[in-house]
Amino acid sequence: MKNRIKELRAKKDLTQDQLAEKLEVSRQTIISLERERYNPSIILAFKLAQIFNCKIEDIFIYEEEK
Amino acid sequence: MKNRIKELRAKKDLTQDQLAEKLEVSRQTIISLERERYNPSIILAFKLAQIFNCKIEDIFIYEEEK
DNA sequence: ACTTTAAGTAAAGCTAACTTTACATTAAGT
DNA sequence: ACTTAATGTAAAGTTAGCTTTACTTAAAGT
Repeated sequence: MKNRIKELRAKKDLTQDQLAEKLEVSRQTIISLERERYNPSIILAFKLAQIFNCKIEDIFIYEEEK
Repeated sequence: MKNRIKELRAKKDLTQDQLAEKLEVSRQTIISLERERYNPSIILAFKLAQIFNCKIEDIFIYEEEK
């Protein structure tokens, strides 16, 4: 699943480390998400939407890929 | 995390079994989700939103609970 | 009474999400 | 040249989402 995390994070001028702290996850998790190595839990998705002040659908692009 | 799956499923007049098939998951998964025993993956959340024709935020209520 | 359908529990197993640690690379500052 | 900050890789470990199988319960139909 594609996502705009890197882009949105840059817009907020946050480092991966800072974003990780806000989300209460490890930096590795941010890296892996941005690199689209795996999909987030729905809880992480909600937290991201909260931080970026938008909808989950604005961050993640679901394309039926499974 | 709270959700309205049972309610929305009833509105669509689907059994747990039928919903499970549409989502390509097991019936156990539907039961566990409706009973709020665990949170879905973001992919399942997207699929549910697709089937119920609404936003993820209309199905799941995020309350900061962790 | 018997059968069927829908919803439920329980428990063992698999896999993907997430953590932790350690090390590498590149760019910028001094 | 050296240091620091930010991003990245790799690999081993834990946990939570999901599967599978087997059995239970309650309601509805015949």
